[in-house]
Amino acid sequence: MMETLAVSFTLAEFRKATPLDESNIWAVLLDRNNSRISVKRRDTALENLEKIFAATFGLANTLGFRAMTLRDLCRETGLSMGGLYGYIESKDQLAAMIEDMVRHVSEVLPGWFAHIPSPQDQMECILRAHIFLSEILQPWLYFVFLESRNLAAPQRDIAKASELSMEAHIAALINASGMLSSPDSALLAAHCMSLVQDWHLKRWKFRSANIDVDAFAESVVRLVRSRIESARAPARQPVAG
Amino acid sequence: MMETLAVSFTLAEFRKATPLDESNIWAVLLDRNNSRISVKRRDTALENLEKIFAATFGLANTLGFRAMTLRDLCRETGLSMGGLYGYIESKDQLAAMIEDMVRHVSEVLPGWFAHIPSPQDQMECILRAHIFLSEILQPWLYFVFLESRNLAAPQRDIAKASELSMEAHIAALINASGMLSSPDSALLAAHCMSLVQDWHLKRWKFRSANIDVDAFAESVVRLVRSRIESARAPARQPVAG
DNA sequence: GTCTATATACGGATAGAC
DNA sequence: GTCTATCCGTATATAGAC
Repeated sequence: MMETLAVSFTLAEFRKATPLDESNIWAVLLDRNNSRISVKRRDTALENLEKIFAATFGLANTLGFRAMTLRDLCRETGLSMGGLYGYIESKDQLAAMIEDMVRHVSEVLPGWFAHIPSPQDQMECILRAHIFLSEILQPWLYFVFLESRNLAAPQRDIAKASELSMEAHIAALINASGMLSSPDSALLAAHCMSLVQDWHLKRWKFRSANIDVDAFAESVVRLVRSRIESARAPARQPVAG
Repeated sequence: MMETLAVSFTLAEFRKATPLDESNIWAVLLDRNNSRISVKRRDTALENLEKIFAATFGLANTLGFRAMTLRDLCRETGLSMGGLYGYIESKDQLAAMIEDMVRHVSEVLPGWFAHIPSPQDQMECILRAHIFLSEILQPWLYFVFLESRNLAAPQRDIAKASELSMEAHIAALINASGMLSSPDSALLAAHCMSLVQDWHLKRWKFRSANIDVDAFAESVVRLVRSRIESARAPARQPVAG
């Protein structure tokens, strides 16, 4: 589906091509967890899932997930304790459902751009797509980034493996571009992860500075590109102090 | 004290010049909080403070601060509940002591390099120093980054203001270098914050990849420098897909 | 499908002994 | 300066009514 996008695309263009957005994510969530959810009426289930997860993101953001209580969640959603347990198996499994969704997203993303021949173009598309996805699904990625370390060991490891996998993919694309090689490309790939994650981590900052996601993505891509192209020409020496 | 450093310095060189390190930080901590600490024998106090804060970092790292209980802390330190309360006033104040220390550090850091005439050199020194400080005081910065959002509103605001202050300082230095101006320099300054914070946030990753802090700092500085210098020459156009 | 009521356990903080 | 014992509130999870 991403075949229709130009190499340099905006959030609005990405939205038309992405199979995952704010509205259909609840259906995806329900389908990935239907064995655990006892509520059978689909429309009711979708509505309450949205309430539960939106409230979870809000509460986890201000209190942290472990400090958030299921009573807080009942108050915010309007459900009772008993009603809530029709949708989740336990508090831990609520977090696991979020982790599972984010892992699913990061597994499918790189494949969307596998058809692009130039490694550097492909890398830039992945960076942009990651930033735009983290705009669309911000609460999900933010939650996993900040809360996964507090969950059980298997879930921590999954989050780490997910990051390493995308980073290795980017490093391979940088290597394939022929501009940088082994230690430099690995470090630059790590910097790329940090730069794209900054959008969902520090959204408060960019909002209050009136920086939109298109400008942010363009700035990240230009920064990374200038590092790759500096390998072409000798760098200016800094003035000695 | 930083006057003896060359513009491009290593961790080992920075260690000789910095007034704050792993061993004297306990005395600084005690002095900044002596009104609240009832234990009067200084050597006993220093020893137990180190135990308490080291255990807090370890527990907060795996459980999160709010999920960590004071009973966990007693188990790890060997102190009893009563004994612990000779050093802290409450669980919340334990977190506040950590926040206070980190804020203090970020307030003094920029002044260490105010004597450097070239804005670009000064900025590179600040980036390096921030990375090296986050190597030396990693648990402190990591704690504040990940836990401050879950604490009371005043402490959240202090952490945000601290970040914005350093970011504005970097943006001003980039502007003063004359290479980039307003929207681009603000974005690049934000990227700088993200890049330097990556060292304490993802230490597990760099350790397992055998990347040391000197190589990391050098890579960050080169990345930022190449972006600034790309403003000098026209950039290569990417291949259209 | 959702509610109220409750079982059971553990949290932070303090009092008072030594 | 540190300990043990305890107060009081609140947490997750479930049972059973409607």
